[in-house]
Amino acid sequence: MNLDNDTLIPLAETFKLLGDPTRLAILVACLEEEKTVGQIVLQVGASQSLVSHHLRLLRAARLVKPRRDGRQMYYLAHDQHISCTLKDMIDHIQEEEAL
Amino acid sequence: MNLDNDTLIPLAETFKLLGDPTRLAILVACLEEEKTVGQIVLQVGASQSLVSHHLRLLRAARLVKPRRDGRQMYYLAHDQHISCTLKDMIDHIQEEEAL
DNA sequence: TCTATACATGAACATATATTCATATATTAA
DNA sequence: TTAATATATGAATATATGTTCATGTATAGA
Repeated sequence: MNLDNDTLIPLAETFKLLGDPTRLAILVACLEEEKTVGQIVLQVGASQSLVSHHLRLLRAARLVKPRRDGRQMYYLAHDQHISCTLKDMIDHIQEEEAL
Repeated sequence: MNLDNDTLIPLAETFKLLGDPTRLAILVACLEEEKTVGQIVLQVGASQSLVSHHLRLLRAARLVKPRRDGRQMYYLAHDQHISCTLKDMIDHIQEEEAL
């Protein structure tokens, strides 16, 4: 695998977004089903403000897709590569833990 | 997918390591074949000191495996989940770019 | 032993980042 | 319109992080 900077830099930026535990938890929360901000706040246990800030970054990177319904905003993880990426990395971690 | 903190936190830490472009380039450099620190320095275009600092972090997370041969240290990316993770994420980025 | 080469490490620093607090905006109900 | 609810945003801040510079350690050769 040989990556030029036009691939490497956005790749690193995307990984960086997954590199914060709160933000990663938010992404995982809306991985399989659409969740409102309020639901995410409850599930993740972070403040509403913090969740919104993180959602903004995830939205900007198109890692989640927003949908408005009345006063509520629903968020869903954007495509299936994300869950594949997570699964691969979880496999890696579990292999390391087994040692 | 439902992750407890014992999985989520190491997962985020690992992603964080891939989240710096220099460090990611270092990992990619030794993804398919063992490379000496000097070779990585040349390929990545960062200082020797910086490369060693990053390699230390990658080693601590067992993302690379070191081997000494005389004065040289060879590094190799540790297992195949890493390249799968990279490929998945590259696919994600390329889909986004296509929009 | 002395020198040179390859790599590692500690301190220092500038910048980036996560979080909080206060406040703003949008939508619904009264 | 007014009040209430759901979410977003800007400023401020404490901490984390990437990078450099100087120096240390390990190995090989003379």
